[in-house]
Amino acid sequence: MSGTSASLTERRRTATQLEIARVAAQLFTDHGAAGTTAESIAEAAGISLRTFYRYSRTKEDAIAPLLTLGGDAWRAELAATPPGSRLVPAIEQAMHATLSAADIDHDLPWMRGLLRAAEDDDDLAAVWYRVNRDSEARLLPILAQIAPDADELDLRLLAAAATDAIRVSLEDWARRDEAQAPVDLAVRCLRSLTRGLGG
Amino acid sequence: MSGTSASLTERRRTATQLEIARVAAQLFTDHGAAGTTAESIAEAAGISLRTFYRYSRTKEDAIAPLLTLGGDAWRAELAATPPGSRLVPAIEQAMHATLSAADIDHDLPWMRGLLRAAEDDDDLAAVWYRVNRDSEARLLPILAQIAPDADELDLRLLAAAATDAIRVSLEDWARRDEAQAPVDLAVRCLRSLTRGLGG
DNA sequence: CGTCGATATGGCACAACGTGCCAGATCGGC
DNA sequence: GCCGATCTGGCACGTTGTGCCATATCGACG
Repeated sequence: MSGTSASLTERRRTATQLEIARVAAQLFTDHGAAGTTAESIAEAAGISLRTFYRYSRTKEDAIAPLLTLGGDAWRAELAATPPGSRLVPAIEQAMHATLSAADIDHDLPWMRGLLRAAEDDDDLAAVWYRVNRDSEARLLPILAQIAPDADELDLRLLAAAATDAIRVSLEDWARRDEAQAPVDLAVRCLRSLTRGLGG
Repeated sequence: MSGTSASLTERRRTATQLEIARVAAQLFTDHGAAGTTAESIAEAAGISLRTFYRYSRTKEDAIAPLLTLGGDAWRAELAATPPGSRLVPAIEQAMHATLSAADIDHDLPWMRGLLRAAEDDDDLAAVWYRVNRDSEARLLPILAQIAPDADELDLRLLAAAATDAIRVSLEDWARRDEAQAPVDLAVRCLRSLTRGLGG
C-alpha cells in the first residue's frame, strides 16, 4: 500500500488529523453536528480551538479524513494501472484491492455511524457529498491517464458513475446491519451503471 | 406548466425568494460568495438581514431557488407519466419537455454564470451539489411510482444516473459559450450512462 | 367599514463560527 | 547548545445564523 512515502512531520500531521476526525465523529454521532461546538471537539482532542481550525477548514469538515480514507486508497490503486487498460475492469480491480482491505476495516464502523447520522443531518450529508465531489474531480485525470484518447465527456460520466457506485453502495451498506464488506455491492452497482439498467 | 396551484401568499413568497436569489446571484458572480456579506444581499434586495434569513437557510443557499428551477419542472413532468411506462424513455421525454422550455430560458443565463463561478468557489459548488442531492432524493419515489416492482437499489442507481446526466451536461454546457440548450447533451449523457460506456 | 386573528417584517441581543495577528513553545539540522 | 522553521495557543474581531418581542401588513368575517 503506502510505505514511508511522506516525511515524518507530514505523517504526524495526518495522524493528528485522523485523531481529531475520530473524536469529532464520536461527538457528531452522539449529539449531531449542530449540537456539537467546535470548542468541544478541540477540548476532546486535547488541542486549542485555534489549532483545531488549522487542521480543519470547517467544524463539519473535521470528519472528512475518515470519509476519504477508502476513496483515497482506491484512487491510488487505480492510478497504478498501466495506460491502455480497459477502464471498467480496472476500476473493479481497484475496488477489490482496496475497499475490502484490512486497513480501512478499522475505520469502517466510524463510516457506518457517520453515514447513518448523515441521513438525518444536512450538514453531515453536505460533507459526505463534498468528499465524493472531490473524489470525482481527482478521478478524472487518473482515468484520462489510463485511456488518453477517450472522449472527455465520456470520462466525466464514467467518473460520475464510478463515484456513484461507491457512494450508493456505501450508503446502502451503512443502512443494513450486515458485517459484509461493501465491495461486492460496489462492483454490482458499477456494472449496473456501466452496462445498462434497462427500462 | 403550473397554473394557479398555490395560494396567493405562497406565490408571493416564492416570488420574493426568486428576487432575492437573482440579487444574490449577481453579487456572488461579481465578488464571489466569500466576498459577499449576507447584509449586502439583504440591502440589495430591499429587506432586512433578519428577513433575509427567513427566506434562506444560509447565505449561500440564497441562490438555490435559481438552481432548482429546471430540476423541479423536470421532476414534475416526470411525475405525470403513467405507472408501467419504461423508465429511461420517460426520463428522456421529461427532459425534452422541460429543459428546453421557454420558462427557464430566462433564468439559464443566471445558471451559466453561477455554474462558472462554482468551478472556483467551493461554497457555491456545495450549493450546486446540495441541490442535485435533493433532486436525486425526491426523484426516487417518483421512479418507484412509475415502476412499482423494480428493485430499489436499481432505482437508486437510476436516480443517481439521471441526476448525473443533468448535472454533467449542465456543467459542460456552462463551460461552453454556445447558446444551444443543454437538452441534447443531457439525453446523450443519460443514454451513455444507462446503456454502457464501454471500456 | 371596522375589528380581529394570522402571518410577515424589523430590530436587538447573543452564541457560535472562522480568521488575522502576535507571542511563546517545540522540533530539526549544523 | 544554538538558530531558523514550524507548530501551537491566546486574543480580538467581523460575520453568521437564531431566539425573542414589538410592530405592521394582510385576509376573513360580521
